[in-house]
Amino acid sequence: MPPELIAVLIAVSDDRPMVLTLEGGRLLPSGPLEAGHRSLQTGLRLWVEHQTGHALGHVEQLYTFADAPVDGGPDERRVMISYLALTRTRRGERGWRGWYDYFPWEDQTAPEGRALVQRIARLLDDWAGRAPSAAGQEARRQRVALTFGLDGLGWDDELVLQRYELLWEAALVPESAPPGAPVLPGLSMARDERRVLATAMARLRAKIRYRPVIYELMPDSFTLLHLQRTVEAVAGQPMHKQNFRRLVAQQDLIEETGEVAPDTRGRPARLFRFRREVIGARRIAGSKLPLARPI
Amino acid sequence: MPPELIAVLIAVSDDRPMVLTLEGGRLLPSGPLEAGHRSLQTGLRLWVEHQTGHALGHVEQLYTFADAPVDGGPDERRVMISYLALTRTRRGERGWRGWYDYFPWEDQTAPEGRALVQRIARLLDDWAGRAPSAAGQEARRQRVALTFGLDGLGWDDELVLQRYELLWEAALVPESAPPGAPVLPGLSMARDERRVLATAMARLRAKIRYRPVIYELMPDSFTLLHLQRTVEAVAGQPMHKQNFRRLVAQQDLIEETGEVAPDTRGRPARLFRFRREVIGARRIAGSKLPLARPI
DNA sequence: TAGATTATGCTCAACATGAGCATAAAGGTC
DNA sequence: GACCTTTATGCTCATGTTGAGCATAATCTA
Repeated sequence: MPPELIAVLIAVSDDRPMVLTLEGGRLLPSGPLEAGHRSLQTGLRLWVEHQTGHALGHVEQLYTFADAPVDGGPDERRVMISYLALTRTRRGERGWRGWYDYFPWEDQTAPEGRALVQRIARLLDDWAGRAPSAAGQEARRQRVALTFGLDGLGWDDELVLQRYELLWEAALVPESAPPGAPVLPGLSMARDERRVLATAMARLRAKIRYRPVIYELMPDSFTLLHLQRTVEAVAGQPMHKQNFRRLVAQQDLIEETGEVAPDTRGRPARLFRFRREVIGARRIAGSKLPLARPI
Repeated sequence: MPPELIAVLIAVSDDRPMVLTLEGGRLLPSGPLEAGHRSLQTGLRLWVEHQTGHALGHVEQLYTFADAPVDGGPDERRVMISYLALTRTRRGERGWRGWYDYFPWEDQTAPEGRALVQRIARLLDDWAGRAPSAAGQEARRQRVALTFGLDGLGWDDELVLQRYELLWEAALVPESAPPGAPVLPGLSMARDERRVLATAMARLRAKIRYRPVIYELMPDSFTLLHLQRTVEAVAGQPMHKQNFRRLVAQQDLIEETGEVAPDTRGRPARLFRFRREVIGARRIAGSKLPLARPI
């Protein structure tokens, strides 16, 4: 069985991060590596274009997963090589789902997300209490506090995968819960694919801090508030408006188009565009966004 | 053909970063994923222990590579899932090689390394001049300057892979040079494995900036200068001594053992140990080392 | 006793970051 | 038209971080 190539296609539409899915949201685009594929990435591009009609822009490899072996099962294992791809949504395309539909607790800009974390904290505290030893309980509590930013530790938006794995272990998601047991809100996916999505979210949240990838998700021209809302949507965290502008300005990665946004409510906002020419012409770092890492 | 698991084992010995190799330095430990392996990582551990007798400590996945397909060749492709493993050398173990034997230009703490970069700069300028169009020449020059930190741009120690790939394209390494053509100093490896090593070096250099992985490479107790030399060896860059100590101190990741180093030359240095208990007990970030990213 | 060598404490300027005050420019309401 | 709401934009201030270097301490060797 050849390794499978699997893609997490991300776009942001109406300030909501979206992921491209198949089969009613249960699957991600994927297909086996074939002999004719020039490279892993070209194989991935071919499969995604074939299955969704969507061409890929910025693509990067995420992680390679293997299924657990099955006793008495086939000798061969399913190996998945996963990729993150950034793009823009196009009108009328089907299959896009909000990524917070799968991970509602990851949206800390919304009051519902924050309330859900409070509820999760209580459930996980119960789970910690069910550890066999006192030391085990303490270790679990510490891990919960760290992963969900409790006890004043501060929410770390990059711990998407760690949070999902913790909820999996605590049997609070359908993938691991016993049949009929109560589970948290949030869509699940087939096989291990929700884990792949979590990996992609974590990687993207980490990456926007030090590479200008956010502009892969923006239209040609945009206002600073639109840019901020996009970053906030991806990071799942609100930001300080004036400081956001200050940092974006000093990066010198965007320039004014000279026009102002048409449909605005308050004072009209100037439109900006990304200076494509700085890619490559510039030190690769230098796009740090005002997303403070928590203490 | 099942995917292959391949390991880059790193240790630091006498302030030199070392990599564990087989076959006279031409190969890295590796073996195919088998049906009995519980996971990719356990498969890797089994292969490495079988081939080298060395048990693995901290392990993380690096990247998955695929061979280019061969026209008329077999239908199946070699897929390599690579891992970075950190450990300590043990007396009398064979097969350890200095990683700067493979990448002499990556050691910017040594005058030879800096001189080599000067020479490479000239060779790559020639190569840039051989681009077909004027725009192509300019693009090549810009890429060379950025990758090797010329024109006052500053050396970025994390661009190990980009530098190797540039030298590969310019046919300055044996892997790509025509037979008999002059090539740069530095050992090469079989197949694509020097690229895997470059990927590991880049990842480790990036990682020591924000995770306390450097302590995986240290003995139980060490002086601050020893720690600094280890970081410098890995990063290939010298550091400011007082500032290094200030940062390490404020991380609060190490504590005094109460003893002083026995074999010292000047004023005796206090010995420190890593506070293992902070792993997990602490925000996962917070080990930033005084390795400034260049401008 | 005078270097040589390494350890260690401390200061200073420049810059980055988090928070918030103040003002500007639009539309809508009375 | 006066006034409110809304968003945009400029600016300040305290605090923290970083890069550089001065100064002193504690050991050994010539």
